[in-house]
Amino acid sequence: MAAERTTSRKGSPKKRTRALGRATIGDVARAAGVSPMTVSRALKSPNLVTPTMRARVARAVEKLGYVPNLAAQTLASARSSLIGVIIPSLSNSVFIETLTGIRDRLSVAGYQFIIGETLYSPDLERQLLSTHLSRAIDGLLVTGVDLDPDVARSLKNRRIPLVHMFDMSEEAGALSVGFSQTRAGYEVGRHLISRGYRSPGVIAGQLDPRSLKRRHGFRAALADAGISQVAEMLTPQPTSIALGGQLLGRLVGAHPDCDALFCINDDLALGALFECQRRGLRVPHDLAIVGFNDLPYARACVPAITSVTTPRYEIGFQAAHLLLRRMNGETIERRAIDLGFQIAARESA
Amino acid sequence: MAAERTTSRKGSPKKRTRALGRATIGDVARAAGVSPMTVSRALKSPNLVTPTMRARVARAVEKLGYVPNLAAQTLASARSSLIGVIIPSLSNSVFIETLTGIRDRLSVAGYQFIIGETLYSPDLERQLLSTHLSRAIDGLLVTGVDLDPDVARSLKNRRIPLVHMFDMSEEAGALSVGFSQTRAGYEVGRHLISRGYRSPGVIAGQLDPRSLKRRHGFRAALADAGISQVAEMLTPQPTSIALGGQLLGRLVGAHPDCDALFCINDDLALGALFECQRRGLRVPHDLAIVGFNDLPYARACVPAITSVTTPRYEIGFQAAHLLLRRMNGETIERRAIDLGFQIAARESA
DNA sequence: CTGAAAGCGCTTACAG
DNA sequence: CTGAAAGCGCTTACAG
Repeated sequence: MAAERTTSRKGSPKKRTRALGRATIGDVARAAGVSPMTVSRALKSPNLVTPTMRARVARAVEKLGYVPNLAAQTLASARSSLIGVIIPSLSNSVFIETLTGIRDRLSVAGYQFIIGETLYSPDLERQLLSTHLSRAIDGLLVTGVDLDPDVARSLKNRRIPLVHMFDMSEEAGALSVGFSQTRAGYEVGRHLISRGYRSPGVIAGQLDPRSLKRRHGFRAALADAGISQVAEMLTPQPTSIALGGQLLGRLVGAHPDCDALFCINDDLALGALFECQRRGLRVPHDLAIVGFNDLPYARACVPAITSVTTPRYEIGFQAAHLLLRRMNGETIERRAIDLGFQIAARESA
Repeated sequence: MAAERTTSRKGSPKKRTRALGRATIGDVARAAGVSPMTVSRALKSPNLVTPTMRARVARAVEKLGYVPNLAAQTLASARSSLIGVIIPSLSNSVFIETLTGIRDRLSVAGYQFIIGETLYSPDLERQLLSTHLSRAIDGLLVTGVDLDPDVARSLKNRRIPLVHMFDMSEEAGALSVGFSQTRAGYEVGRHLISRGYRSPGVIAGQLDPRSLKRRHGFRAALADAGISQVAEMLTPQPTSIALGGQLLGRLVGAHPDCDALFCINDDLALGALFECQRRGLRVPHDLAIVGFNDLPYARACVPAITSVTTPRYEIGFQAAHLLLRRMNGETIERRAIDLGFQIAARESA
């Protein structure tokens, strides 16, 4: 009978053969001479099955090239082994490193993830979340702490564990892994003050919540040092190297006395540096430059750019770790994990 | 009865409520006073359903906040609406742009994708493919044309459509979207020759098939011009800006007469440029530099780097498009789509 | 155009 | 430790 059925699969299929040639748990069970449940257990909880059974199942799995159907697993168990990840942009290598951290933690736990790229749009974010929900994600990792209230509610309704990344959540019970963007900006201000700069400026693009917090902290540090006049060139456009050059141009045009520049991220800083080179402005002599994130080129370029080293990989890894713990129902003592940051002082400021 | 059942869902659940509070197609059907099948049709093929029905279903969907369960859909239909994408590395922005192209084409077609990052390891690639298969992907997009034979066979067995990206497949029947890596390398060689350089060198990392083809083409162009001596510094290490600096150092140390350098990608080129600046080598006067891919910083840096513009976004978009056509069973006339490339001649060479 | 029945390939919850 | 039954939430394939 077993053989009968097996050959009929290969030969002319009597029933519809939707999953072409794909072995099912039933096929494995028949080949191993056990029940489907035993196959299921042997695969998921080997210790609940005798070694003999386990071996027979293993042999059958091998022979048939059995690969479990995750859709069936998901439907039956209401667990998808899928984690949703929401990041603003794939083209920002900051988030790519975070993704790598997430993957490294998740993959050993047998989870995969689907990425949603919001492009900094709350609308798109809502939409992406809805897609993620339809895939029955078991957990969610979101960049930032500002989640659409509707979305937050539906996540709560469906009991989907959630961890925020890149910023510290103030909300009671919320889980977050990141660092204080405001304090990071503040330290950049302190750094420039301590180096004797007295007319600092800021250039920023995107103007997402985290960038604005950095700027806020930066201005606070200057204010604490008695400096209230801060040259600024802000735009909601996405940041890029090219934008850095443009903003630098506009800022020094409007504020020729500006002696130091906080660029809200490294792309802007690199673009500003190149533009200085084109204009014959010496860095840091004529203008000091500080970036943010410490991407690889910051230390490589000439002069090397002073920046802020942020724990991007670690944020992803720890956020994934925290999420898994929450999903396992563990009690979590530290709900907001501050991974800190560091000023990398180099030649440019 | 309908109301009865609805309230029992909200109140004390009699049965196990696995999918917490989540409305099913049955709930929608009851609320709309139609059969589940009509709901299914109204959602998937609205034109098969009368406008009246459609409206009733729409209202019920809205009211209940119904989101389809894709696991159930996948299991029942044997179609997952999931596409597997295999790329070597997320930290290479080349592939990020490709991903963006893929997403732009796939999202309008209602498909999502899962990414597998091979880190240039065939073993990892095999493993990732197996994971993708267990998610029942409907199609696959792979970087490169060299697929593990075992994997290729199992894809064929399961009739999973496949499109190669970034290189032209020679295999009969295979679908690919890209450009000729060899010819691109050749044109770089031609460019340097035409500019009068006579002692060109190459630096390369990773040494993946596509890099090696570029190098091969480059050397062919030099050979055609009567130059057979080519200084080379190759390493299997992953490429990076830092590596570019190191390789530059080693190459000019060993071959001080080298007058032009083909860097197998822009990261290497930028690192080489920075290292030249540190060493006081004037680019291009003392050493010309050519990169590959034309990433944003190539045109921004000082001097701007001559590079090769590659259609990365378009490759992703077109590959996804081709895959969808294949999945729809359309007949495909052009199986290998060559999107070409362009030399972006700038200041550095 | 609409619906009742059966099934997709697993796991849950219960027996033994 | 092992298994038979029922069900997860959809869609396929038929009827009408």
